[in-house]
Formats: sequence, structure tokens, C-alpha cells
Amino acid sequence: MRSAEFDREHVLRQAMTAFMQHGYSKTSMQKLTQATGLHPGSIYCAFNNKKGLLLASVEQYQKDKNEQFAQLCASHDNIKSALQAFLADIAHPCASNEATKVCLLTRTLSEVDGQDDEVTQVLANNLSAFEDSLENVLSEAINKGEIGSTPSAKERAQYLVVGIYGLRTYASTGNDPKALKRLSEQLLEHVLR
Amino acid sequence: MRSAEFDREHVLRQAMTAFMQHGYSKTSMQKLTQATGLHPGSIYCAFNNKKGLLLASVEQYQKDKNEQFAQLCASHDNIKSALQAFLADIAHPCASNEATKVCLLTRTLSEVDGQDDEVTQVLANNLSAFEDSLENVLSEAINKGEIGSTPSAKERAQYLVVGIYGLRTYASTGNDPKALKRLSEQLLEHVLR
DNA sequence: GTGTATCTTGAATGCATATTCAAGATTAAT
DNA sequence: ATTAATCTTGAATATGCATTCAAGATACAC
Repeated sequence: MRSAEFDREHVLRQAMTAFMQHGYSKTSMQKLTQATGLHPGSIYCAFNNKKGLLLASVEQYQKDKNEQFAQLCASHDNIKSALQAFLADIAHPCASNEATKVCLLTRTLSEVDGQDDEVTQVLANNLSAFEDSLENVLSEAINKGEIGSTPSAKERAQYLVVGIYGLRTYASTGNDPKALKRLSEQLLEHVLR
Repeated sequence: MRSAEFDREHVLRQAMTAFMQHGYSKTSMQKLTQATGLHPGSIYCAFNNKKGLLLASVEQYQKDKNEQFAQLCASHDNIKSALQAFLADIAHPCASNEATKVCLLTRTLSEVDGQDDEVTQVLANNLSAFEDSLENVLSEAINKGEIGSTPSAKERAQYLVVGIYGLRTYASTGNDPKALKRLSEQLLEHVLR
């Protein structure tokens, strides 16, 4: 008997960073072996193939993001400051040049759309799940009377998600941090109005 | 003497469709020869290489989009109906499965970001130029008194562009045409408020 | 009609890539 | 210490790709 020697979560975080930086197809197996420290054979043994490693990375990404969001919500007592912090967490790396300025889900989705139905489905499901948790938070806020009940929590969540996607794309076109800040404030105002 | 035999604009429109459908790197030269009807040698003679063909396609794309937008503006006498029609033109193909549901500029930008500075720059410039023409239209509307002067035309244009990027991404996550319609109406309302 | 410059053709080249696999290394139980 | 099971290693394989180039085809000038 003998057990595997690598730290799965660590490997997946290294892999997801590589995927975010270079995109799925331009992240060669060579880059992945360098990023993870694993040899090709080990990757194929643990994740089947490159696509399997991507899917596992996506799962880890989603898990990390969910935990992050739950913690953020727990540390704010009203919806406005919670979403303010949330948008700041998105806008700030966008203005920098870190790998985390892109969203693994949307970047990969745009790349594989129309080419791989399985991956497309997984990504769409994850994005939809995150929209749902935003909806839940907004729903609570409505119940607490912090915001009105029209637009509905679902409509507000959709509009917020659209805004986030837009901000991320806008940031990649040549980022003016000042404008980005103003735009996210305006977005938040419209979502909570 | 002998002159080239192919219709440059037609070739570029075929190429841009291919690039929109499969993305830059997954659009192989083989696909491009099939799409354009040109042989590899002809492509290399006319456009230098695959990247040259991409850049020429982007230029044509921008030219087409600008003409389209100018015509749309000319056929509407107020900003609201003009932008309504404009957003409808974006949202409608988004809900379908045509190749035109994506924007060549943003799709390619997201793909090559961090890999090719020249292409990145060209794409960012084109997107910025389009934002400018939206700003011009909004500026005229302000001068005509159709909308107020705060937010400024520039701020309104930025918010509109962010919204469009967001709608496009949202559409690719699993499109509910009803929601898309509602979201674009809400966006327009916020831009013109 | 002849010559020549230019365009067209598509097979050949060389490189990058994902994946496999058999030999070597390591661990844990006996 | 020995054995057996499993993991690790990285060179070898096969495929797909962008690009080149020399031979063939064509149109214009005279």
C-alpha cells in the first residue's frame, strides 16, 4: 500500500491560477506540470486528462468562492455594506494585473462555448448557483425591510450579475480604476434602489 | 500583371464569422481556408499570417458595426428609441445560436489578454472608439435636452458599455430571452435616467 | 502571339502538443 | 528483511497545427 503524495487542494489552486492566466487551451500540460509540481503521469492518474483537471479546478474555485462569500456576508449586518465589500473585492483585483482579475468560470465559458457541451454545462450551472446565492442574500434583505420587494430578489440578482460580468470585461479593456469604482457604485445603487 | 481574384470584404466577413464561432486559437488555418475559399498560400500572401488575417477581420468588423450604428441613429429621431433598437439588435441574436451572438472584439480580447500585446491594444482601441461614438450620441441628446447633463455623456456611455458586455456574457450562460429583454430595458432606463 | 510579372495551388516541413506506458521508486504489512 | 501493491517518472508516440515554397496557371503589355 502507498498513498498519494500531493496536496490535492494546493495542486488545484495552482492549476486554477494557470488556467485563469493563460486560458484553457493555452495552458499546456507542460505549464500545468510546472505550476502543480506534478508529472504528466500523476496528473493523468489523478484527473484522467487535462479536461478532468480543469473540471476539478472549477469545482475547487467554486468552493473557495462560496466560502469567501459566506464569510463576507457573516461579517456585515446590512446588505449595502456587504455588497459594497463584495464589489470592492471584485473591482480591486480587476484594476491590478494579478491572475485573479478574471473569473475562471466566465473566462473558460467564453473560450469553450460551442466546443464542449459538458464543460459549458458545468460552468453555466456554477454561475447559476452563484446567482442563486446572491438572490438568497437579497431575499433576506427584502424580508428584513432593508430594500423593497420590487424589483424582486431574483430580478435584482440578475441585474447585479450582469453588472459584475460587465465590470470584469470593461476592466480588461484598459482599466481606469477611478471609472471602475464609479461604475460599481452606480451599479450597486441601481441594484438596491 | 495580374490582379488578385478574391473579394477582400467577403473573405474578411467569412473569416470573422469563423473567429467568432470558434475563437481565435481554435480557428485552424484549415477552417479558415474552408471558410474563405482561399488556399493557405493566398492567405499568407494577402495577410502575412493568421494574426494578420485576424487583425484585418477585426478592422472589417469595426467598419461594419460603425456603418450599422450610423444607419440606426439616422433612422431614429430620439435617443431612447435609437438605443432601444440598438439593444434589441444585440439582445436578439444573443438569445439565438447564431455566430453573431458574440462580439468579435470582446471574445478575442478575453482570449489573447496577456498573450499578445499588439492584438490586445488593437482590440482595446476599437472598443474604446465605439464607446466614444456612444458618448457622442448621448452628448447630442443632452444638447437637445432629451436627457439631463448629469450623469455626463461619458459616464452614461461607460455604464451602457458595461451593461452591454454584461448582457452578452449573461446570454452565454444559458439564455432566458425573457430575462434578457427585461434586463436590457432596465439598463436603458438607468442609462437615460 | 510572345514574354513576363503576378497570382494560385497544395503538398512538405517543422514544431508544439496531449497522452501513454513501462521501468523505477516508495511505502506498509507480514 | 521481504514482498506486494501502488505511486512516480519522463521519454516515446501520435496527432494537429501554422507556415513555407516551388511548380503550375493566368492575365496583361507590347
